Amino acid sequence: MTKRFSAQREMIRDALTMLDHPTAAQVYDHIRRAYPQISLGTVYRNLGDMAAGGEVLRLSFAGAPDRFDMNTADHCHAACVWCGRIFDTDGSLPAALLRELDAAVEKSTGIAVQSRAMLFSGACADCRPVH
Amino acid sequence: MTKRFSAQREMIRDALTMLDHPTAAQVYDHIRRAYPQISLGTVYRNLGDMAAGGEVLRLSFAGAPDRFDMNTADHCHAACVWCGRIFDTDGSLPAALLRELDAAVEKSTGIAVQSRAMLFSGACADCRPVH
DNA sequence: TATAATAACGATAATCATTACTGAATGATT
DNA sequence: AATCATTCAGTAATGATTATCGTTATTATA
Repeated sequence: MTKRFSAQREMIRDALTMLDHPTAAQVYDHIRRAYPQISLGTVYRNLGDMAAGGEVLRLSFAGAPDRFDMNTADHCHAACVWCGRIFDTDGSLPAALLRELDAAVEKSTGIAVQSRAMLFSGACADCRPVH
Repeated sequence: MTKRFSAQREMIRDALTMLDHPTAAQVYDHIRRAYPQISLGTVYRNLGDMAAGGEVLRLSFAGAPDRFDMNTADHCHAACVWCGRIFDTDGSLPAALLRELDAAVEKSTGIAVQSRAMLFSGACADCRPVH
């Protein structure tokens, strides 16, 4: 499996660095400005393949379109309920805390935790003074 | 927001106690056996209203239909990747741990956590020996 | 380099979960 | 009983995502 290249996939990688946790539609809109003939299907297919291959993370939020994250490190997300921005927990979540959590979950449910999806919601620093 | 009654809604409440974290479609199928003229729209409308009123919890999972939980207490969920069953963490997640988590998230992202959605995945006790 | 094989593209149709709309039926209120 | 609101069943509409398909681009091979 050689490393695959296509101009469109490069544009998608580019969009992911420019945009912050974008949806497929946002990636599509971004690329369209410079390359109008891009297809939304192409964006979805590439993002899906990249997610399957571990090159990007696919994030699912309740009642909202999926978002994509080029940061593939193990981290959580926090969404601002006011401005909608999504923040990464940049690795500073103490691993010991997560291990404790996993242990508590296993004790309570019997599930030997392999992975977790955690989304925190609240007001971000910018929105807090305003609201 | 008074608690509403209708024969159909009662059937839905009933289905929620019989089934384990069912989807709207599963509730629909269950009711249909005894009451074939039930409408899927009625199931969705009632579940949505009940969730909005806090009578049930609506759970969103990545790439899967929403599920509904009559347990409205603050708790998390753990899914078995093998059998697909979903388990509640029955309140035994130490509150102190969650508070610690919230603090770590706020330190890392600036979000003052108001709520969290956490899903843990792994092998349940029944499936672990088999796989 | 020419060409065959393979993979990706753009366009569009199909799918799936969910919501919105409709006129009929049911239930509550004067 | 007459009105007025609520809920129903049925169905159409929506929005996100995936699948299909004929064409084009990229890679491998002669």
